[in-house]
Amino acid sequence: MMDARKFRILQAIIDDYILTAIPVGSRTISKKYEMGLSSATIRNEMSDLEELGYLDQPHISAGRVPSAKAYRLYVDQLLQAGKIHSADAASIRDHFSQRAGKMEDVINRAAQVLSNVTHYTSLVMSPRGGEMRIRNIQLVPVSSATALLVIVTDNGIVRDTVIHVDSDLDADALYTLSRMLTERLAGRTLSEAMETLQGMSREFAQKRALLEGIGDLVTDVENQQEKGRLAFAGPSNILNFPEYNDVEKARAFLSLLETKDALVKLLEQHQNVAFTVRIGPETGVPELRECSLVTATYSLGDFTHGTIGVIGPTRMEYGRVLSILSAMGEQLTRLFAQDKE
Amino acid sequence: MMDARKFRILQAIIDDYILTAIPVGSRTISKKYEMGLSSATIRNEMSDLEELGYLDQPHISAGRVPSAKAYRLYVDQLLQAGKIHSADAASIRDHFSQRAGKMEDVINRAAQVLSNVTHYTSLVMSPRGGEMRIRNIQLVPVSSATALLVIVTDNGIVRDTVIHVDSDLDADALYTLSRMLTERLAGRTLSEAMETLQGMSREFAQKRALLEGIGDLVTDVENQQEKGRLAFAGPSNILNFPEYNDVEKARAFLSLLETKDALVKLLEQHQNVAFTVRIGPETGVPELRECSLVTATYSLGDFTHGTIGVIGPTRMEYGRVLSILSAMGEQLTRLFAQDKE
DNA sequence: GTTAGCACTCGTTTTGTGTGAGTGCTAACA
DNA sequence: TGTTAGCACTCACACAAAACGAGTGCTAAC
Repeated sequence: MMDARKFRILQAIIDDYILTAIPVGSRTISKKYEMGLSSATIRNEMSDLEELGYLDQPHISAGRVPSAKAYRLYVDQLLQAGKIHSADAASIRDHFSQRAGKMEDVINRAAQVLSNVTHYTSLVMSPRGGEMRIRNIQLVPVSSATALLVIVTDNGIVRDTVIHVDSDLDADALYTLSRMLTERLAGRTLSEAMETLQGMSREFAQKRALLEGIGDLVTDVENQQEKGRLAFAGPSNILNFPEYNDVEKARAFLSLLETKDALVKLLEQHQNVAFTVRIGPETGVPELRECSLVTATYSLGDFTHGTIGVIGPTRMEYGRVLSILSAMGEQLTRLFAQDKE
Repeated sequence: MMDARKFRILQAIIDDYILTAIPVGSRTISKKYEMGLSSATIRNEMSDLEELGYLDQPHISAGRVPSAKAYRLYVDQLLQAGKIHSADAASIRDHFSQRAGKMEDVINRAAQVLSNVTHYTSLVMSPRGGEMRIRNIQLVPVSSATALLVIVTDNGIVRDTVIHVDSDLDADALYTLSRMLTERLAGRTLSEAMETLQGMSREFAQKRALLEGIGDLVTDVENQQEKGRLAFAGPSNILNFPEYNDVEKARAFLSLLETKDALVKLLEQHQNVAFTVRIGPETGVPELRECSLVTATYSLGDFTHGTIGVIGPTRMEYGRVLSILSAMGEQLTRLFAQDKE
């Protein structure tokens, strides 16, 4: 079975592999990491570790490489040891001083900072809108047939889209309508608002089309077209790692990012846990077989959570990434809290 | 000197190289392209063409590769022969049926379509705001200290940002203020608006801070932070081309895209010509030494122009790209025109 | 249980050798 | 004078063989 010494050796192997990306041999461990053991002993232990499924051997005359199972152990240990000290918190705070506002801007900026600090590819997902409470709704005339619908939530978050309106509505009419909408919908969650809107469209038959249009839109905002909720930054960072020296792999990875769908799905899973580490095959996405995805959440009100994450090679600096994500999550949570009067 | 036959041969070489990306030899030309000439003759001509600077030889026992000068000739011929028939116009219209609205959405969507159709990396740049005329300005309350400033131009384009406001302004006050602003600024260009705003901030001393804030913002919108004006799509398309099989090159290219700055500069040059083709070194950007940048413009009102473009390897399908860009430019121009009542 | 020693494995690097596409040149031909 | 056939020559590339060496597993001694 797995004793303390084996574990120490495994850890050394993982550390070294994370650093160098080349299979690590028994000699390396016994020399670079002072174990007080000869390479032969290490060799025996490594043989055991391989049998236990923690190490893989690319070929018989090469060193060993940590398996997904090994990283899993490593990360679990990291997580439970609570080694996630927000060391980089300060640096993140420096780079990320912003106030809430347009959700899109916030997540883009956050992704930017995250990829700059980690040097990996970063992902930031805004929360579903469903739980947010409406503070204010306003229609701004654009052309004779369109208006900009602005929805402000009580987190100080703004979302807007251009919609069709009846052409007989001038600026003042729209403003009156906006006031009425705000009056009736303020304080409700978006989900509740939709029901109310349906009721209203019965009440005010003549404005039915418009109200239903708005209703549809609120739905849209609620399940905001998934793709729009995801921001990423630093896609080309993955090319810094030798495991992506193969252009085919790189292309697959980048295409995956560009499409977004798969990532959105991944980030939507496990939204209720503070940290998630999915290693290689654990992601369930073939293109990410050699990647790890580390995520954390931030909160925005009591029930609404967003996700931030980092994608990199399986030999990721998990410790550092986890602490950075933790700091960033706190930062985002604070950002949204401060704006909630 | 360059006679008609040499030109035909050069054209054949370019066509072949664009297709295959492998250096083309004399035999290929005499067989695949029916010239009625033997390979030996072609060889002589090719030798001349090389001396004239139109062909390069990667090494002595390989075929020839067109030089930047050759592409230049090829493209010039293409342009003056007016071969840019909007063949793909229909297909673009299908993929790109949208109405004006948020500028950001429009350019993103356009970039998406452009990269889908061409299979190259696409660039779409929105025009500077300076020449656009204001139709409507509105402030929407967000939190007690912030508001969303929405500016609608007479092209039906919406731009908005969150700004600070005095905390003693409630929704109605903001609306009143909005009406006043609209009344005074409607019909003016953004540049003119700024002057008016300065005047106003003298007139209404108590609102000075806010008005100046808005003024600053209009400036911002005017020279909208350059980066925000550029959208691109399909960055990983470049990896489809064998000349970017080298990961280092690919990384340099992608980083360049992510940073945006250099591209913005490139697209800002020559905004007054319908088409631009910059081949390899002509771009002046070292990372694009092996790329060509083809651009076209679209117009938005009489004096305001935006740029769309495509980046690919120097052996680009210039003809096809030019005609697609032309179609797309028309499409965008029409889009903005239709919304201008 | 640990370690030195050693034979063995096998990917990587180096070296060597064809192979063939393509060239330039010359000489004959129309 | 322009075109073409023929031929020697070049050189990247593909492939095989050989040398290398990092790393292993096993055995025997401590």
